[in-house]
Amino acid sequence: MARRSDHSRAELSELAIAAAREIVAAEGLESLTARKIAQAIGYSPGTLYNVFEDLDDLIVQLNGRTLDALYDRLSAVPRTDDPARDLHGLLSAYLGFLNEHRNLWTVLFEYRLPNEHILPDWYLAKVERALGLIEAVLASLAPDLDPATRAKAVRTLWAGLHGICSLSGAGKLQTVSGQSDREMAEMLLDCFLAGLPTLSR
Amino acid sequence: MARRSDHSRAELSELAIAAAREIVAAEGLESLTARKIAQAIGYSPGTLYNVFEDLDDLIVQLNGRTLDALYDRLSAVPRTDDPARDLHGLLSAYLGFLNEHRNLWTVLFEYRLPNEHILPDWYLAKVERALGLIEAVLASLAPDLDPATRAKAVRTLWAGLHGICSLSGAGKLQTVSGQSDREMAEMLLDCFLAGLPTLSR
DNA sequence: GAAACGGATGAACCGTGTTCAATATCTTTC
DNA sequence: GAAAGATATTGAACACGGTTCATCCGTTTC
Repeated sequence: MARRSDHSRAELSELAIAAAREIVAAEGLESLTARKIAQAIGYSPGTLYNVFEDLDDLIVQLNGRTLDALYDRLSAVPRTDDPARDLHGLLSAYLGFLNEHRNLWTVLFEYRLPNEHILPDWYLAKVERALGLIEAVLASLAPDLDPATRAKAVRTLWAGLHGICSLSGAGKLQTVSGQSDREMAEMLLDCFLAGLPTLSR
Repeated sequence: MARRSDHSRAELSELAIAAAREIVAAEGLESLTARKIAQAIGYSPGTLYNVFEDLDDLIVQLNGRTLDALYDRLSAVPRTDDPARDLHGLLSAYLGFLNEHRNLWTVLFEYRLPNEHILPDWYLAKVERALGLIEAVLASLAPDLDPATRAKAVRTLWAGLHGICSLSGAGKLQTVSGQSDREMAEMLLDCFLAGLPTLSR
């Protein structure tokens, strides 16, 4: 076989990523194989390697799309004049996204690339963009916090939240009296916000 | 070949887990294969399947040992009459363990078993034991917090801490002005503790 | 029309977890 | 001591994974 020109390289990339997303959403990362993606888009496995470096590359790109979707979801949260309330709104949206796209979320946060393969800049920029949403709300909540500390606080909160979703989702924390990840996340947010003023000192 | 009786089943299990630990510590989970473990202990791959259900089983048992080591490390932290200080000591010990055993830590927390394979009770008991160390300190810090809330708080804190180590270790958080996981973890701890009193209300 | 180009192919390679019939050694029995 | 029985161990084989690359053929160019 040879050049079919049914699709441009960019179209092929889109097709493959979309197919990968559906496979992951339906069956999880462990079911994602090059052959399955290829079959889903009507090409041979080898073709994927004309478009992507390797499967890791494809997965990172899929994660980029997931990050975009998460950003959109968080962006859509209406803002009020109460920053603390807004943060709870953002948290709720985050947890909603997690519950609706469990498998995609898992790949986004728990897929580790092999040795020292570093995440591309465009990927980290997407992370920054999402963090920026939280940072903005935090800025109006604690306007006198210096920006560097605020940036650190955003990352700390984000990472802490991630830890809750990660451990509880993996069943690695025996639940006491059936507390959910939502309860723990809200506890973290509340405590963190309550303790935030002590950072300025 | 047949029964060699060089080792009892229990000894074989020990040997295999120890070999797995060394492979993981040196090269990470992605280098851990049944054939490599078998070769390291001088048996054939098939023998492993007389002792373990499958590789997942072996990894869970390895994680059990890692949990024990982590518990020992945390237990060894001297206690003072200042609970907040003790918590920082525990945090420091945790981060020390993480840095000395990065690969083992990663497998412990980030290895997800396939579909609905549930963690065995003895494993969850080990988790509880480690959480108990923190809970005890938290109890003396906030004696009037009701026990259920305290248990939730311990899990929240533990999971939050995990999230920081996880994301920063995976390079998924661009560091601002070179803040380390230690800095973020201490920020989380401080904020959380400062906000803890608000939970009682 | 023919020649050059290059995207697409899929068989092949190597490595993975796992299985299982065959086997070699230990244990028991007499 | 020898034969029979039991079983731990083996390693070849299976299915499947990511990845490669010589080959092929649709497209483009002249």
